[in-house]
Amino acid sequence: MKIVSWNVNSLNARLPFVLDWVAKHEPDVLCLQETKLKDDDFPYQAFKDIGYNSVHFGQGRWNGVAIVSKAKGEDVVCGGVAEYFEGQLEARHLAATVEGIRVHSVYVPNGRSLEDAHFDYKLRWLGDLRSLLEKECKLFDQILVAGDFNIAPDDQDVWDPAAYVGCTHVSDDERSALKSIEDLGFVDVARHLNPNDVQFSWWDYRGGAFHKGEGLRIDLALVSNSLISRVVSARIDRDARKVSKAGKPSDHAPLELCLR
DNA sequence: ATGGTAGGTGCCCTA
Repeated sequence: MKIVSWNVNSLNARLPFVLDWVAKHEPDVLCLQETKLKDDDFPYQAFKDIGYNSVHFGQGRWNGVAIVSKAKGEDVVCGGVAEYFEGQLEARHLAATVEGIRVHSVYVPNGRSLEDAHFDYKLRWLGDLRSLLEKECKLFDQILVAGDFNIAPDDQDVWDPAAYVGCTHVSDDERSALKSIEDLGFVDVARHLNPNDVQFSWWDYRGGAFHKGEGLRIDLALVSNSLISRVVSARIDRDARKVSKAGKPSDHAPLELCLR
């Protein structure tokens, strides 16, 4: 079984690219972030045509999360996490049960800067995610939380830690909030399976960052302790960050998990 | 040399 998480940075702009990738890699489950679509605009039929069911939670313009899967997603829950910033809806969380696995697709707020109100929102959002997962742990055994966390868990997940001093994505507060979620009984599976690897998942579009290796590992898959024994591999598909004949890439690459 | 790119929406915002 293959489960993938991918921030596509607009599914509208990326659809041919994503469909091409899905046809080649045939994931069983695909968690998407930053679809930037309203629910009515989600390309349900395009995925149906290649054998996939979709559930989506979006508002249009920004954010938007989906779970696309060969088997139908059930017990769908949208939100359940702090979904409002100053009264404005932000669609950043969606859960569904697929083949007995409770799957959460998450798009954690960026935070902008440590002084910005969006940074407080980011921490509040992570606290609410923790509360939600604490409840989910009582209801489900095999849980996967995959998405763009906008947090580099450790300095080895940053191309140049010195360049990020005082920045979001690496602060103690964010890393502690992530650790607090892991303490519920979750494992950062890519780091767990590849303890010494440097596998970034995001590179800024600007300044040729991808080609210079200037990336971060901020796309994560957390799995519950009962699911970790099923995961045999975790890798980032760097090739999907390159321009291809299917089109231009997202600034994030997909994280691929293989389960037995 | 203190920049740049990409994608939304609509002549700026977000990442």
